[in-house]
Amino acid sequence: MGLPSRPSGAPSGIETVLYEFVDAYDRAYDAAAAAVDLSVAQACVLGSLNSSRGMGSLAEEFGCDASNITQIARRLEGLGLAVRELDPADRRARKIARTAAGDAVVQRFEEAFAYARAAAARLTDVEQAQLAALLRKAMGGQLPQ
Amino acid sequence: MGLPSRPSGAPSGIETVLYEFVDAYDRAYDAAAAAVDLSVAQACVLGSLNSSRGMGSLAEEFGCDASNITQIARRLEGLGLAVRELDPADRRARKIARTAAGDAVVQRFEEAFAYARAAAARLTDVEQAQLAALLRKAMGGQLPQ
DNA sequence: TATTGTTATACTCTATAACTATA
DNA sequence: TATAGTTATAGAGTATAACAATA
Repeated sequence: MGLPSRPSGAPSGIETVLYEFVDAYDRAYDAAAAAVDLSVAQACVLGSLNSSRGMGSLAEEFGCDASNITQIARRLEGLGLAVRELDPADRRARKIARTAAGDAVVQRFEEAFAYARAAAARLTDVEQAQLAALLRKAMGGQLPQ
Repeated sequence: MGLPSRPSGAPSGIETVLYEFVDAYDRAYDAAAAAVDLSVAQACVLGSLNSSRGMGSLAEEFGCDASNITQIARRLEGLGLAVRELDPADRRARKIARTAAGDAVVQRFEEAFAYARAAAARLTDVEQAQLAALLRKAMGGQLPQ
């Protein structure tokens, strides 16, 4: 289990609710990763391999050092969940892709990570749209990609 | 920097927005901890020391093993941000509390962690109340403590 | 010379198991 | 015997620095 993101003080009102939601989301994510015997970092990277990609793009996506991705990729490869292959177009580069076993683990993870799905299910369609609009505005208006 | 909680696939609609918000919140938390030269775990624990507490209650709060708290507490103590003292009432127990230096670091952290504050500031009072109500309902109705 | 990725290293987080001291 | 906390240990995440191979 990982320590959740947690505000130090006890912010009142809306800030407390935002924190509670993030905390619950993160805990559910941790638990889902544990349910498929992966660390959070491994689950994050494995989940991002929807198509074969370079190591550098993963480091950029996660905002971490490339050497970090190297280590996580090696462990995923050791588990048989991903493979690294040379890129014939640029022989400095390597591409990493999920194996069939990796696909299966991701599917199990998705089933285990019920949090966002369950949260949405407690709201009506209209409420979901309201919540999405409010969160987008709170985030500064930028749309998710 | 830590890897954010990230859904593996690309859930559509409300689930994507929920993820984007959690991701942005977590990244901002990581950055604020780094800004005061603490790890996320250290910032979490230090922030929870609003009053002197036993080690066991911290482990329970964070859902982690007690030995984990021992290590983090030792590092916080080494940094001069917290102190552990024997509990005269039960001499097996120790209480940990922030020092004045720890208080100052927490204050700097709060200033650096502007995410929830900024998010709230983008909404009107009515919108904040709507967002809080929707998130509470999405979480299953349990109120934050 | 610049870029992609790896290796070597060190520190932190985390859990398990074994331990000390106290209740 | 049970409880609070620590120590020992091992595996994983993470960054920095140095490196190899290729562009």
